[in-house]
Amino acid sequence: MSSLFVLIDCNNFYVSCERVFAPVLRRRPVVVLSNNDGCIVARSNEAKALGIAMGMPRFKADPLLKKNNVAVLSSNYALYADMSARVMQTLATFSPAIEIYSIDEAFLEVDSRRQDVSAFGRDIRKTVLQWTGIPVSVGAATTKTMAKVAGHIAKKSPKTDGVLALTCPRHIACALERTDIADVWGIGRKLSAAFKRLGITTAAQLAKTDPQWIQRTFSITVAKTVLELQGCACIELDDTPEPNKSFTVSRSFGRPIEQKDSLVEALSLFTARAAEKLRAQQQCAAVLTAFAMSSRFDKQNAYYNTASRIFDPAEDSSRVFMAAIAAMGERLFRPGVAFKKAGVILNRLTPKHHGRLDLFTDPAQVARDERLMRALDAVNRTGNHVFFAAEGIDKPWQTRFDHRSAAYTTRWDEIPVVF
DNA sequence: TCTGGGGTCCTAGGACCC
DNA sequence: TCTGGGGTCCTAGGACCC
Repeated sequence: MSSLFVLIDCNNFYVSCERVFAPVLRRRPVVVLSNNDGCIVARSNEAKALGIAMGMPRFKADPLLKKNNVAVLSSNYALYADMSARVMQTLATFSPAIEIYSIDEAFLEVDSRRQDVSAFGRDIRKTVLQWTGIPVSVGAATTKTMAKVAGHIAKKSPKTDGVLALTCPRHIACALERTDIADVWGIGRKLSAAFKRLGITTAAQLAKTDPQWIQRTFSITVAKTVLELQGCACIELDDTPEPNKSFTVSRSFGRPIEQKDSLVEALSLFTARAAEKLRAQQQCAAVLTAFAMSSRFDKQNAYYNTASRIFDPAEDSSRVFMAAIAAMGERLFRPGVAFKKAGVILNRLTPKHHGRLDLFTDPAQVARDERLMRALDAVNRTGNHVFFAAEGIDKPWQTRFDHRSAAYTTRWDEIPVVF
């Protein structure tokens, strides 16, 4: 069967989530901030029109935000994750072949002999809006990269009404012509600059290059992008994702910390969160890495350091990781450094095998740990957080969220009330 | 004063081995 | 000039994505 890829992309996703539960925001420009209220990570169309850039630091955008009475919100990931699940469940009713590509994007794969792909796209768009309140754009084509091109145009061009199927050669050529090379999926900042130096500035020009030459000059990844633009599908639908190869938990601090205890507490909390993710996927980790750093914008006082611990056999117990992270925190700490960010990474992951033991570990201790971790995870799933004392109580370094909306969909006490 | 977080893949180069 | 050649494994760094 030859197939067609359909990309569904939520418009201004975080802003749209907020607007579902706060309709007054629909008539105002809106932005959503990153963790720590640091950067702008989502903008309504009105905010985009004001010239507010993606990733712009909040303090630099402040004059524009104030002048135009822009609604400013901290990010509310519990809300976005829940809304994302609703959108994905809706999309799954349209095709069993679905790849959830990110929090706000999914690919469907359908038979290319299907009648009227555009009508199919319009149906998806209408249904998702009805069932979830989230507006989406839909792009369809014979490769994923071309579906992204189509989706990009569908989002930007009012003529398309949010849906574009690129199936006829004339339309494909036209779409490639009007797509800047920097907007091609897989071509980022460095590559688009390199191509522009070579005089290649549009997707149409990139599609005319020789994939073998591209592979020699750049990489196999870029060569695949070219083939995909030429209509040759190289990137399959990934509807059965592999388990993670690493888990990271890192945060910028609400204010710099200079106390060793605070650094160790923060690292302990990150370790507990990372270990939860690990166990949720039934994996064990052989390497725990921690890092701590000063502000990356203060070049005069730059400090960055990492420490690693190997676990043999691989481990999944928070208790064991926590014991290790305390010593690693000690090593990372330097008196006089203003720490602005830290994190932990679990690496070299393997599936958990029950009952396989090392000669030197005490089976009774392992069994006790197992029971403790199961109980801990069960309790924390309900939202009541039980934690290790090492994670600290005061948390002077805690991430700031000064403009957070309520957890409308995930907490009973924050469900919106309609009068 | 104030600048996010979490992933994956590819490649080059070093270490090591026969 | 040139100092053997070639395979494999691992890691760090860089690129990309959202």
